[in-house]
Amino acid sequence: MHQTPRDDFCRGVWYFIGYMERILIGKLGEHVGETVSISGWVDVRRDQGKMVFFDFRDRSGKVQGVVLPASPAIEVAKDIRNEYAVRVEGVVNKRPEKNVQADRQNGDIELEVTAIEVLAKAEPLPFDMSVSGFNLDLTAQLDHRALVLRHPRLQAIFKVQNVIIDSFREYLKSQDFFEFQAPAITPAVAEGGAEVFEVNYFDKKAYLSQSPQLYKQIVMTAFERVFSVNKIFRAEPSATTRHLTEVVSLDAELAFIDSWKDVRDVSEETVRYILKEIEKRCATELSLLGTKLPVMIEKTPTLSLTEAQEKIFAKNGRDVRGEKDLNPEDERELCAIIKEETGSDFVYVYGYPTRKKPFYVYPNPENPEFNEGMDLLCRGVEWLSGGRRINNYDQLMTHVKEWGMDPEKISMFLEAFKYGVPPEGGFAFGAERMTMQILELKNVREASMFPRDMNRIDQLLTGHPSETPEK
RNA sequence: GCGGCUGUAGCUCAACGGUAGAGCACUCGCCUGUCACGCGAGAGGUCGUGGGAUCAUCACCCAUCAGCCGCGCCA
Repeated sequence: MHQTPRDDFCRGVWYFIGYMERILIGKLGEHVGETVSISGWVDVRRDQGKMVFFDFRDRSGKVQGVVLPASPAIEVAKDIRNEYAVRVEGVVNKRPEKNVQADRQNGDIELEVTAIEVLAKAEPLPFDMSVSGFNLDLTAQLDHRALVLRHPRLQAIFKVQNVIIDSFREYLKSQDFFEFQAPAITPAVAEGGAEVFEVNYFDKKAYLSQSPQLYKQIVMTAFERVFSVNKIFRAEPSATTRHLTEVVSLDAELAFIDSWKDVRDVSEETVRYILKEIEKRCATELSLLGTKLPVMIEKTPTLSLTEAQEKIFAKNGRDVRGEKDLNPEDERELCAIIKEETGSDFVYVYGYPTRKKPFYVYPNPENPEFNEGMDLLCRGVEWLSGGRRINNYDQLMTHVKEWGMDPEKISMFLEAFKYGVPPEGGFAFGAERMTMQILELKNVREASMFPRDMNRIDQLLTGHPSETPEK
């Protein structure tokens, strides 16, 4: 263990029972019969009168500690409350057969406590933090985010999110993609559509980036295969369970493709890898949250928008043929049909009306009314979108004009395409929405550690009584 | 932005036109095998805010603020 001044200090105050190296609670099973030292929090105290039980918690898990009447620590134990930070010494014992809790971590052992040092006291908790008693309004959760993050349920959500982001990176790096950082402050609106936040930029106006799209394409023209993990910002006046104003966007773009299907394949394998890693690394978290991962079969079904609409019509006669997009009901129905037909929870839909999508999306040469943009749907919701982009400079300029854009404002982007850009495409998805949908959470804000939405920047705008200035 | 619902103890909720209760948390007492420990006692609320109707309301009406959900828009 790395020796720090703090460790020396502890050794000084700890001499009366002897300083020992900290063992993580998750590893205690390997130390049965030994005297060990752990550090962590008091998850819960159960005072039996003469003897006191604790659940201690650290980043690796929980263990029961028992303080027997004869223990030198019994007096301290009586005064300790939930969430005290403590250092505890004791002997790791096998539990008697009748006391084994087979279904929980360390259920076969317990720590017979011989000493407790209080590292920090804690105020009484403002709500029930116990695993099963935890039932807090999302609003209250967000008001108490600093504390709630200690709860296993919350930690499970963000561990899964970590794995999503990590494995997005890992997979693309394994495919020789180059990671870059896109700027958050941008000079103009990239795509139109979504509302943007304006910032005062010295004596000029600038905007918070709502997508790294154009930068991603610029960097691709130099590095061929690129990705970024970036914050993006949307000023949508939407107060729903799916909207945040600040989002982690996972973006990728690749050159030298033959068709949009190459983009589909890379995105499919990326999602497949992410799911596989979650399954491998988050078994505990998934079971705690009570969710099952969606099924991705060998080859994810892929339909054109028209085919999807035909399928919906054929299934129940609801005619959405000719609509410009699938509405949420269509998406749910299509996913249900595909699940029934193939067992796949995923389905790609491609070929949207060209005019409905941004200027850079590649129109199908055989039918320019429709483009080579695609969405990946899962469990009735859009997870990812992308497709082939226009790489020909003249075609791009035509679209810029048709879409009513000012070429001056994206001149840096256009310059890249003036000098030999091969066929290319890319895709993007939001880390919070993917987390929400994988874990079947009811509200995106559960999937964002410090969510920003229309009404909230932490506690500042909540109108919480204690935060509201007196008039 | 539109529509619906909600606002009562620290948290989750209940009740009632005659000024409020429970569970958990908190304090005290009891308990040597608990594991959301248990048992007993106690403390804790000008019922979001402002008006109005009423002999009287937390309850009814109006306004306002805040929140949640759905739709729209979006990803």
